Amino acid sequence: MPVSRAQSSDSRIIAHVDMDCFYVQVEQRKQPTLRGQPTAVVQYNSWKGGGLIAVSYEARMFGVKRSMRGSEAKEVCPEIQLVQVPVARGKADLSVYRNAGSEVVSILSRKGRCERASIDEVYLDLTESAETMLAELPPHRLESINEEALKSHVLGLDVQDGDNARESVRKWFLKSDADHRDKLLACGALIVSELRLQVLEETEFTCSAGIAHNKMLAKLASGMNKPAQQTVVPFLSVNKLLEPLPIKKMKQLGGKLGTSLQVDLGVNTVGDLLHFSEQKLQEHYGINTGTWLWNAARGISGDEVESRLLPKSHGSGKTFPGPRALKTSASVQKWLNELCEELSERLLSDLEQNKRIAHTLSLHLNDSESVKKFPSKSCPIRYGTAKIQEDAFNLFHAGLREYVGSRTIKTKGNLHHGWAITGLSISASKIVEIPSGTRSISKYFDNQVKTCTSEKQSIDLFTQYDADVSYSGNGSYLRFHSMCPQMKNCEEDTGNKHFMPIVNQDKDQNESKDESFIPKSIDEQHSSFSTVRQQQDGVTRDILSLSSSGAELNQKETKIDFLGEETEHGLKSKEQKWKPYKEKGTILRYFGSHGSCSLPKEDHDKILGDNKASSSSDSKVMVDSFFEVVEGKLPPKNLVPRTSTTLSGQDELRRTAWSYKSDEIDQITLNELPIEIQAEVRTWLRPHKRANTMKKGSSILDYFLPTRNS
DNA sequence: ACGGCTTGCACT
DNA sequence: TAGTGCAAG
Repeated sequence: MPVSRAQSSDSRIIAHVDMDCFYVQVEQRKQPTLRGQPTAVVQYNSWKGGGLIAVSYEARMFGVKRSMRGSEAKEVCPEIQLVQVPVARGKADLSVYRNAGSEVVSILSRKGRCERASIDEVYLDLTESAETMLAELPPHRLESINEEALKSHVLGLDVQDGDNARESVRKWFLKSDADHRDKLLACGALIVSELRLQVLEETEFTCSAGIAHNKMLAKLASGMNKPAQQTVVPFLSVNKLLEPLPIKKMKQLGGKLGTSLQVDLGVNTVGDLLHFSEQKLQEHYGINTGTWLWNAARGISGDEVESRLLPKSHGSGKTFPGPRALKTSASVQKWLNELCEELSERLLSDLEQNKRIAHTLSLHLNDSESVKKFPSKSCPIRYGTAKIQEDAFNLFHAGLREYVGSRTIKTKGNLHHGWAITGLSISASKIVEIPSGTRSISKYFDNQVKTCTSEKQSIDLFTQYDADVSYSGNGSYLRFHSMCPQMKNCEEDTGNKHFMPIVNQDKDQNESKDESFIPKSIDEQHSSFSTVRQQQDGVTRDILSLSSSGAELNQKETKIDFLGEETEHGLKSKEQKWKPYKEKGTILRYFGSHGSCSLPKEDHDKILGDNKASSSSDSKVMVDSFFEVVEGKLPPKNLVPRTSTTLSGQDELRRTAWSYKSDEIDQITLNELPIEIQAEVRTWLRPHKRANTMKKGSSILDYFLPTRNS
C-alpha cells in the first residue's frame, strides 16, 4: 500500500543551496570589472569562440544560453564578456572552481548536516537547528527579521505587489499560531538567510536557496527565484506547487524517464501523474522507480541528507570530437599521461588535505566508429604519477584487446585499427579516510609519495592491497589482500576482484612499430618493484594504512587472510598480470583496534542500512588497521593462526588467518616502526570509536520500507 | 562533426 | 564485483 511515513513524519527542514552561475562569479571575483556585465565562461576559444559553460544573469537576458558557442553568444549579445576556463596539460582545468566550491561548503556546513551535492550545490538538514531555534528563540519573539529573510519567497502566501510582499513575509515569519511545520520552516529560512549572508561576506558569492520538508522540494524551490534569493515551500502549498509543474522539471525526470512518462503515459505535469496508481507505475517502470514516481508526484521523498563535504571520486577526462579522434596507441598514451598527471595531482592533494586514499582506478572510453561500446576497465590504484599512468595505459590495452578481439579486423599495416577514441577519461574512486588516529602515518606516506613523484620514479609506495569486508557467513571479518605484480606460479585467487590487465607484448608489437610506442619491458617493471623489495631488510618497508568505513561492525576480532606463497621475481614471461600478493616467508604484521562484541546478522545488516543507527553514540567500534610487509620473519606470538569460519574447506587449506589482540602487541614489533609512527600506533592501539561513514541503503525502497514494517 | 567535463547512483 | 547507463549542471 501507499507509503505514509514520509508524509506524516516528514517535518524535517531541508535546504538546498545553489550558487548562481558559479563559474562566472568566480571569474568576476578574480576580475571585478566584469561585475554587473553580461559575462560567460567558455572553454577552448579556438573553435567558434569556445563552448559556454556558465552564463551571467545579465547575459541570460539577452538570450545567451549555456551550450551556445562563444560566437553565437556574441551574435545575440555583442557586448558579452567571454572568460576562458584555465587550461592545463592541454585540457580544461576546473580546479579554481572546485576550490571556490570548497570555500562555500566550509561556510554552509556550519549549520546542520551538510551534503556537497556538486561543485556548487549543497543540501542541508537543518531539522535540529530549526527545532532548537523554535524552542529557544522562536521567530515571533524576534525584534526584527533580517532583510535577506524578508526577501524570501513563501509559496502560497497571498502576496499583492511591491512593499506588500515584504510585509506579508514578515507576518508569515512572525505568525505565532502557525502550523508547527511552518514554524520550523520559518526557522530554517532564517538560518539559511544568515548562512547566505555569511557566504556573501566571506566569499563575495551570491547563492539561491530553497527551504522545504525534503530534498526534492528544496531543490525545486532553490531554482524558482534566482539569483540571490530564497524560496520557502510550506507544507500546504506543496500540492499547488507540484500540480501544474511540467514533469520534466522534476529532478530525475529531465531525461528519458520523463520523456517516457510523456510519450507512453501522456503525463505532462506532475498533476497528471497523480492519476496513476502505484501499481500501475510499477508495472511500467519497475518496483523502485514506480514507487518513487508515485511518491514524487505527492511531494514525498525520503531521501536523506548525507553528511559529506567532499567528493566521492575524482576524474579527469577529455573529448576528441570527430576528426580529432585518437587513432593510435601512442596518442592515447600521450593523452592518458596528461589526464593521469592531473588525477594524480588531485589525489595527492586529497591525501594531504583530507587524509583520504582512493582505492580504484577506472578508465572510460568512447569510440565513435562503432555501435559497440568500448569497455570500461578498472584496477586497484597505486599512488604516484608514473604508476597511475602505467596502469591506465594497461587498462587501455586490456579494453582494446577485448574491443578489437570481438570484431573481425584486418590490421596489417593499417593505421586504422578499427577504433577511434572520441572520449578518454580516468577516474579514482572508493575513497576512504585514513583513520584520524593515524595522522603521522599518513604524513609518512605523504613524504614518500612526494619523494617518489618528484624524482619521477616508480617506487611502490603503496603495496597494493584490497580490503574486503565480508558480510557473509557467521559473523564478519576483515580480509586484507596484499597485492603485487603478478609473477609466475601465482595461483588464481577466486576471492579477489581486482586484476591488472594482461599486457601481451607480442600483440603490441605491430602497434609499437606503427606508432613508435615502446612498451616498457617486464624486467624494467620488475626492477622497480624489486628495488623496494631489496630495501626490505628486516625493517619496515611497505606500510599499508587502511580505514574501512564498512568495518564499523562489531567484531570480536579481526582476522587477516593472506594468501600463500612467495612468487618468483625473475621470470621471463611476456605477460604481466596483477594478482593477489603471495609471498613465501612474508609476514603480514597487523595491528588493529577492535570492537568487543559481535552482532547477529540482522543487526549487522541494520547498521549497514541505517546511517543513523550507527552514527549514534552507541555506535560500534570502528576497525582501524595497519600492517606492514616484512620478509623473512615468523609471525610474532601475538598473531594467532586461526581458521576462518567463512572460508570453504579448500580455502582453509590455502589461507591462514591471523587474528590479533591489541593488548598483546609485542614491544619489539612496535620498535621496528619508524620512530614518528611508534607513538601514534601506541595511542591508536587503544580501541576507540569513530564516526560512521556508512552510506544508507541506496534503494529507493529502503527509504520507505521501515515504516511499512512498523 | 562537437555542448565539455564532472559527479553520483541504480541496475545487473 | 565490475561494468553500463542515466541524470544533472
